Amino acid sequence: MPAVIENYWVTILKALGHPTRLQIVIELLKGTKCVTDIHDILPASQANISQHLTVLRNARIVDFAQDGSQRCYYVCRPELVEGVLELLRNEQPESKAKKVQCCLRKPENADGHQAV
Amino acid sequence: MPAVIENYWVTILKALGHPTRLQIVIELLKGTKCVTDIHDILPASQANISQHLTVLRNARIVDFAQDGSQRCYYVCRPELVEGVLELLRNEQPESKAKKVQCCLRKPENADGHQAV
DNA sequence: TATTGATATTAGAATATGCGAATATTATTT
DNA sequence: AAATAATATTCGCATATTCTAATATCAATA
Repeated sequence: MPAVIENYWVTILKALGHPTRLQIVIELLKGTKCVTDIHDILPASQANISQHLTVLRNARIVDFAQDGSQRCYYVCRPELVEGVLELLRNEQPESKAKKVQCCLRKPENADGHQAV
Repeated sequence: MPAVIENYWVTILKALGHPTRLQIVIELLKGTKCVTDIHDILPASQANISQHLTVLRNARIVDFAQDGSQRCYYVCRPELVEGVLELLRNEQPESKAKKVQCCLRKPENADGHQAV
């Protein structure tokens, strides 16, 4: 299994890496909400929330269902987002650094390190 | 369980949300490496890799053990990082959008939506 | 101690991101 | 067809990120 990075991984992580967007996603996990609902909950302007929803949508984290003039947004990858949040909740901010021994690179052995 | 966002969650997600940094972390998961090792593997300058390692260290994702003039970096929250990668690997870029019904906000019922 | 190897830091330019204000769009209602 | 509600888009500016080039630091060695 090669450690290939898919571009959309970074897009997803970047999209989640903003306080307002993470909050939006957390709120949407509780239930589908339209833009006004989110606006009522979070301290951001309607335009700004709309902008963040666009980012989340481009990352395919959320999608919406049109309902008249409303757009009901929801998390379309709940397993992913819930999973990430679960992992974060299990982490302590100051978790003990797991001490690890050093790598193999040595001056007298130029091939000691793991080159490609 | 309130949906409180811890600031460091965003810091962690933001740190992982960069292609070079995600690659660094993936390589470190395979084994501890010094900066030169990473430099040999990834297409970035030494200075740049050092800068990214600083970001990852500030997010408490990696740490290092000093070994003479070398710094052997390693992922100090392997469960978290492996978990996130696992979740990402399980996602298809074009996964079917789970269709969800709309929220409750209706014109004739101003309290229908879930306000704070 | 001068040199070399390994890594970090700084400065500065290019680019990207975030956000408010204003405006546009679309659907519903009167 | 206006008026209104819900949402999106655009513009412009402030700020943040990212990267390169140059330089500094620090440890090991000749």
